[in-house]
Amino acid sequence: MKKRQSRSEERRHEILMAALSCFSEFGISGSTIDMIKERSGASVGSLYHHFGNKEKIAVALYTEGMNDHYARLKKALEETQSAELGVKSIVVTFINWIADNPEWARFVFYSRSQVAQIDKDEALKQGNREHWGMLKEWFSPLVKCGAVKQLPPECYSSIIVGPAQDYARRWLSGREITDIREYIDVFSDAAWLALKP
Amino acid sequence: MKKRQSRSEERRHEILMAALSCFSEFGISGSTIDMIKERSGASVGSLYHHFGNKEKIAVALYTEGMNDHYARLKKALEETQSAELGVKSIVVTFINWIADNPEWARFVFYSRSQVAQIDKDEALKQGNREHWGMLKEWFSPLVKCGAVKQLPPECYSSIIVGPAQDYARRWLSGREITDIREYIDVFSDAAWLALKP
Amino acid sequence: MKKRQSRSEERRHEILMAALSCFSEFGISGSTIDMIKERSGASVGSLYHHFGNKEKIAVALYTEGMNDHYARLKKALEETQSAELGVKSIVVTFINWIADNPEWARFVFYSRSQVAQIDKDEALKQGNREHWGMLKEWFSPLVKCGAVKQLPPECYSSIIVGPAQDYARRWLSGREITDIREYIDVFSDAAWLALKP
Amino acid sequence: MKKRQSRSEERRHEILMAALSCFSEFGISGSTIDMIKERSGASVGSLYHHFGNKEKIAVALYTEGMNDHYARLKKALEETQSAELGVKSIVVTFINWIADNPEWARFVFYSRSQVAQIDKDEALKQGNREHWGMLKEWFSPLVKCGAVKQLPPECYSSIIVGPAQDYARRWLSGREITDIREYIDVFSDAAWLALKP
DNA sequence: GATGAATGAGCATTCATTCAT
DNA sequence: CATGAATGAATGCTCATTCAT
Repeated sequence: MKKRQSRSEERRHEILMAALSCFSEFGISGSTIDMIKERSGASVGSLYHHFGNKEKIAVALYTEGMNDHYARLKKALEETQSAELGVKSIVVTFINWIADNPEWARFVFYSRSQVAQIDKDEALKQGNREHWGMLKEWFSPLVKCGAVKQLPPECYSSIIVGPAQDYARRWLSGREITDIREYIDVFSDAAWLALKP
Repeated sequence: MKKRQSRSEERRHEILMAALSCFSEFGISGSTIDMIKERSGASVGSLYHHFGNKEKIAVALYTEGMNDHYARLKKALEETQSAELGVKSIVVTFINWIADNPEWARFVFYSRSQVAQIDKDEALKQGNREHWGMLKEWFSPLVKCGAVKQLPPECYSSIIVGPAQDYARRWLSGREITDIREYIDVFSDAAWLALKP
Repeated sequence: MKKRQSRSEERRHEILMAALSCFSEFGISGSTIDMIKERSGASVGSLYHHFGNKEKIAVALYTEGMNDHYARLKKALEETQSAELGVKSIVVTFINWIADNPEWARFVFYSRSQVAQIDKDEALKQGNREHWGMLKEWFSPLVKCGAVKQLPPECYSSIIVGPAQDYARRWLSGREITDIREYIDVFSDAAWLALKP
Repeated sequence: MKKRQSRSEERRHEILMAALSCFSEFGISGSTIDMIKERSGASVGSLYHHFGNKEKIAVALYTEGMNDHYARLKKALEETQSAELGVKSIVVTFINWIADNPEWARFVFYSRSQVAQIDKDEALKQGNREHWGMLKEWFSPLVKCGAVKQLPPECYSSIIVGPAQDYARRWLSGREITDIREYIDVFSDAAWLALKP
């Protein structure tokens, strides 16, 4: 019984990984079903049986990737009280996730807009909302009590992860060679300097 | 005499603008020659007569867009001496360019990697090198004399424009509605706070 | 079981025959995929599924046609001992093949150079080599023992089939109306007269 | 006055030679106006001014090439009386013309059918008729008086030039390397052996 | 005569998706 | 569940030809 299930699960996972590798390398529209078929070893029919169409593979991939990141972040923040450590923790978690999942990160960075267009008001936004809700919940008390500089709410995330994200994009595309992890302190310091009261 | 020239130039420009509007809206691979044809009023043959193929239109567009931004930045920095004003000036110029040329900015943000892949070691890198050379020339004396915090060189640009870029991406994609110009101070202050000694 | 196979084989064959008819009538570059599609009843996608591209259809066709001719010739020569009968047999086989497969012959005559250019050092040359090897094996003993006039080796085939081929080209293109089979004796006699010691 | 004329004539000739080089290398339909433009140094408009369209360039080229060959042959036959020398002379002239004008020969061999299709009942056939008429006039008395073997009239030319033509095709396409002139005797002897009474 | 920008029908090819086996 | 042949709309691009300057 378990075997049957796992066979199917295996297939699904193989396809997902193959798709990630393609999407990360060529983007969604630059990847063809045939390429995913080739890299996964599954048949065309199997791809469609499991996911319905190419876009849905992308959405599944995106969701899974973001959920992982969200989960890491949630865990990190739950263990943190001080504003400084919290802000830095966001940067650190962000950078570590990227370094641990470069293909996923490349996919998320470069294909976000397409996935968003596909998903139009569905699961994606849901996850997103939860994520931002969680962040807000963590942040607003600190802002109120003056532990973090008061700024327009929609600017915080940009200031915190913007620098690391900019470097990550360059690094993931090969334009920078130094591993982003070497700059964890640089970018988390920068974030905190910009936000400390 | 001028007329002959300008007829041809006009066409070229019409095509370029039509392509920009398409690329900005649908990305390079999402835009079809037919769409550009329709929006420009030129014939297919004319498109190919002037640019050779779709990719070359993208490269021409990218180059022109970046050159404009580079030129603005150069001018801004030439008029600035103090480190603080200089750093803030970079952010301000960046934000103003984006707000003045949202289509161009969207295109540059979302299609950079594709254009880079097309252009492989050509004109693009050339312009890029000049740009970074100019920035370095402006920056290094300030770092040396302690007017700006000492950091790994490849991190400066990320720290300076990263936050604004992150917000710009969201704004340009419609996920944020507040005009980025309203946050010019927020982002330029953040940049300076992170870099001041 | 057989049905599945044959469905696919059938399609392949239909396409091949349709392509032959087109290529023979308009040449390779003069035939469009659409024409082949129309004549074969297959869809565009099916054409590409089975052959990859137009050129490969041509190569497949050429190979098949030549193999048939080679096979006939081999069989004919195996049944022959005398030099005279052998030489004449080559001409006879050549003419009969042409008359039995006029479309194939027209295609082979008129598109050989293009197919050769496509196939560049592949399967084609292989078949060719085998063919000439077989002919040589059959011929050289006869030359050595004086049963056939001694000539530069690369001239034999021209002398044997040249006349028939020249007539065949005219006949196949409609410039001659008398069926080439009526001249079987004329051309096989001519070949032998030119080669007998 | 002469200069003006010759400028124009020069252009015409440059175009013709460029077209010959293209047609000989890629065939008529494989050659584009742009290629001819490039090789000739003329502008597109100039090409059309002088020839009207691509096909007419081909016809002009074909006619000129054949006329040269016809003229040579006529001259050669006029100087010959004996049947044997005449037959051999045809082969010799044929081979020499090919060796002297390989591009022209390649063009004539490979593009004859296309040119014929273009020219439909025009100049081409006219020249052809004259040519065959001349040959007939020279030949029929010899056949009648028994100096040449009696054969179906439409077979003579095939028997005479067929072998040389077959070798020439292979040589011109690079499949044979030995210069065809080295086999002048082989092929003219073969022709005579096949035709002597 | 010369030039080259403009035109648009035509073409090969790709690719997501369906569906019978 | 798996397979892969079949489908056909969509797309980038070519190229002969025209014509205003």
